[in-house]
Amino acid sequence: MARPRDLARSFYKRDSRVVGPELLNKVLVHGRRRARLVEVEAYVGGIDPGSHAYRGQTPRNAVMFGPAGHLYVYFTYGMHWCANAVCGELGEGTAVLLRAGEPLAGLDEMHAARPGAKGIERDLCRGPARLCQALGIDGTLNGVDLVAPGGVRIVDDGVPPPVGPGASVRIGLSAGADLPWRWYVPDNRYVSR
DNA sequence: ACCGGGATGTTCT
DNA sequence: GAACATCCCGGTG
Repeated sequence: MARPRDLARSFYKRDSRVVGPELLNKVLVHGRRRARLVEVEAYVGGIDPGSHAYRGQTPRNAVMFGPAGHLYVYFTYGMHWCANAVCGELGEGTAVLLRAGEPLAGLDEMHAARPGAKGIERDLCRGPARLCQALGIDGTLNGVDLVAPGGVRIVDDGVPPPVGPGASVRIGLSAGADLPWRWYVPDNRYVSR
């Protein structure tokens, strides 16, 4: 089984389109709450018109251009938070959006944080903003080290990524809508839409 | 089941 | 002023 340290190396100096599918079946951890990642999307600096990093660094996306293995959290539609794992080299601006997860632990806290799910486990983490709401991830966690103990982490509990991940275009974009950089665990009921 | 629209405010043109 | 890496609710079939 890989240790957290090995996971940190896997983000570093590697493209989000490579790291993305490898993050499937890894576990997102915040306090007692844990969710297995079943759906992700890659965003790439410079070449990707769908990425926040496409037009260069701004105050909002600064974390994307920082060191790999950190959490980029952004606010959208006036009410939702979404979270990414930063990859690649310093200054590159490439990251993996965490789109959905299967709840594993701390379900009581997730339900309390997500009244909109109406007690339905399937709806706790199915969608990028739902996942953040369920895990208690918001702007105060923007930039945190994903491998340091105590905060938000992504850990490997020994379940390998799917050998043949599902793939599709990304969801909810206008620019870059044709790029097939979404991956998911096939036939998993916690994948969105 | 599917579809349409409202919420809500930050970011960038 | 428009767009936005979304979600929720209420309508209809």
